[in-house]
Amino acid sequence: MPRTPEQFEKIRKTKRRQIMNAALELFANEGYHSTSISNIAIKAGVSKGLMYNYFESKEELIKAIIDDGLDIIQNLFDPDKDGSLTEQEFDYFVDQTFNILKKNLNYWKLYFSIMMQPTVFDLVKERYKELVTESLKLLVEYYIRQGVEDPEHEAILFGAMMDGISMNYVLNPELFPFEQLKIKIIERFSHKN
Amino acid sequence: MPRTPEQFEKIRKTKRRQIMNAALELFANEGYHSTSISNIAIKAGVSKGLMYNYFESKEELIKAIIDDGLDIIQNLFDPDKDGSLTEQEFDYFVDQTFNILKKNLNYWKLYFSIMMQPTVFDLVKERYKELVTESLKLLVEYYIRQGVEDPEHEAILFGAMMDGISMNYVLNPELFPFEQLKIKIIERFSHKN
Amino acid sequence: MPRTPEQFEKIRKTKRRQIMNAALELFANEGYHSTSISNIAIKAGVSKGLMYNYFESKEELIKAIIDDGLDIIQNLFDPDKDGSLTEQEFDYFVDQTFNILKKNLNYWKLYFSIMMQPTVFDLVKERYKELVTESLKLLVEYYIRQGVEDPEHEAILFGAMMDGISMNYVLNPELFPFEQLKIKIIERFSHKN
Amino acid sequence: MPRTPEQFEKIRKTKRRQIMNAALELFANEGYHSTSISNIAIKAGVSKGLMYNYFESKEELIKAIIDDGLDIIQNLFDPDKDGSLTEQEFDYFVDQTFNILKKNLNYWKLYFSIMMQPTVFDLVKERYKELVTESLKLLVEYYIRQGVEDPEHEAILFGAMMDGISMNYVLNPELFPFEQLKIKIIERFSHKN
DNA sequence: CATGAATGAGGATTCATTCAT
DNA sequence: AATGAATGAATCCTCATTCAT
Repeated sequence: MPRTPEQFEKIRKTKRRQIMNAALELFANEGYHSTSISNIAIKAGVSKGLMYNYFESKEELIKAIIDDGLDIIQNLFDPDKDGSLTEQEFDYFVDQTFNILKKNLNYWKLYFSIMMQPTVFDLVKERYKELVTESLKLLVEYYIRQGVEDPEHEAILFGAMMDGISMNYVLNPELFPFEQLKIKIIERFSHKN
Repeated sequence: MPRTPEQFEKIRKTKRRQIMNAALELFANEGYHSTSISNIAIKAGVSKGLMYNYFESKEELIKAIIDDGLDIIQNLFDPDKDGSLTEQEFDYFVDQTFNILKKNLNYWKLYFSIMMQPTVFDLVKERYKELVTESLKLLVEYYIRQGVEDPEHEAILFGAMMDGISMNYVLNPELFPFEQLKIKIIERFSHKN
Repeated sequence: MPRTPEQFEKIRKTKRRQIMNAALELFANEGYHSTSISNIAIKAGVSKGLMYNYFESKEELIKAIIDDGLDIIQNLFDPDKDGSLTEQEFDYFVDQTFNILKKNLNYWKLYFSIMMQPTVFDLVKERYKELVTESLKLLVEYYIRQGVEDPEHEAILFGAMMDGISMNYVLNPELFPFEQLKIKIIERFSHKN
Repeated sequence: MPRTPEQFEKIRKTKRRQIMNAALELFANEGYHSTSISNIAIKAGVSKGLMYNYFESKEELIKAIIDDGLDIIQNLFDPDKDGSLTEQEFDYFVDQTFNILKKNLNYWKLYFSIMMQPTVFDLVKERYKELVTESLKLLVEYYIRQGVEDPEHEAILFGAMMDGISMNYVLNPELFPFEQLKIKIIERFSHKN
């Protein structure tokens, strides 16, 4: 009995995911350049040739992985998609950032390593800039509503704070005092009235 | 007549610097793995072979560059080497960090890209950990003297703040509101009495 | 449809042999160090890269070749594997040594050149020592059974005789009076009763 | 006071010897190809550049070393230069071979490694052939005088014997039962009347 | 859809030799 | 006579990508 087109589609999706997961694990822990297509194929349990059936090149593969992750970040902000952050949503945002960091450690390792590698960063630059702009806008508006004096800079500072936290967590996840820092950050950056 | 040992010494020093500068420029802007020894040699105006007269390998080269930079960071903390930070020194430290970021942009680009690349980070891991431990200790003591409630976490938070700032500056130096953020940081993290 | 595992297996075996043959020819006649992987690839009619699909390194390649040859030698001694040499087997051994020398001239050229090159010899030292010990034991026992007075030294002397003969033959195969020397050696070293 | 031409000449000779000794040591123990000019220079305590003042190339250097050694071998045969070997001289020859092996172990290591490496052997081939021919002639004549039935082959056999002994000694000098083998060889190959 | 053999361009490294001083 | 910096050709090896089956 031949498979239906839907079944084929499902198989393709699963295998694609398999490859991306294997690649993420290796890219994150060995680095993009130090990871060979060959090793990804082995880890994903497929043949080298098949890889190219799913991704046109190594570059396309990492792009797909990064894009996936950026989708997650994007959903972090402005959860109800109404274009504005409430006080509750601010707390939720910080909280979620920390949760997502914990849950997708490998992705964030990769994310930071990508950000800092010029030749690789170029691959996702556009999407990244868009995302940053969008988030900053949301934050600035939030700080304006909270009556913060210097909302643009406050937003940048908060962004840097979250980046710094994330980076340090990624570098040393076991020893990182997550909960305590979360409280401190909300205290110091939410500007609740 | 052969050159004197002093002449040789001088030649070696100059050329070594030349190579390291070329390498830093390329490593920072193209990434470690994407930079070939060949390109470094061309940029430094020497032959490929000569590189190996000065550095045993590409790895040794980047190690030398990173070590150089870590020396600079190390001097940033505790400028008078008395093992403790004063309130003035805290301000000075923030100020200096920003100055050094501006002056050695390429180095910091490299620094961050190194930190996030597992295979490369391993090369400087030891030295890095030492430095972080040392700095944290100094900050914790400072916060204790200032009567901060939770000095360890405060120190970590401040460290993350500076990392986040530095990273964002490095990624986008032209648009970064340096001076304004400096003030905000000192306000919020110096805990002056 | 992909090839079956059996087809792949067959391709690998054939090509591996092809490469080893080309390498043996060149190693034997040009020397290990003077033979480049590139030349081996050309002679074997494959690409340089493929070499490394079959052998991890130049060292592994020569090891594989030498090991192959040592297998042949090993079978020379004690042909019926009963752990002892008879008078007939002694003659057979001498005879076979000469035949094998003739048939695998290239291998023996390589064998001797390897033996005498410290850095290369190290690659096969262990296996070689094992083989020598084993052969000497067999010969000593043989001489004991023949009632030779000083069996250990007689065995060593005979071993040296065969080495010397082999080496001279390899250096100058055309002019070497094989048959006559064979008779002389059996006469003088078999100690038949 | 400037040095006399004789003094200069003497200095040159000494330094040349120094270089040759260093090179021999390294060639013998590391192999010709694995020894770099640079290492020879260090071991000899001279600069790399100066090496080329004494030897035109690495090839010329090894040629000089080998030639030196061949001189020694040449003197071994026919000690009184009268073109014939006496019974005493035969014994003396065997004895001397063994002594020289012991005294110049490094040279013989090199000698054998050279013999078996085609590209290196070519450098001394001519001289070597001459020497072999000469020695064989002397031995053949000796065996004729001793009334040996098949003098040519006997000479070749004896030559091979000495080569085999020498090779084995060189490979494993500590464990080699020199004295005992010497006696056996003289017994079996001198054909004393 | 699936396999892994095969390619070839590119990269790190070595080293005999030359050369300015 | 002496030094060691400098060169560049050659070498081993890696790996993304292609292709026959």
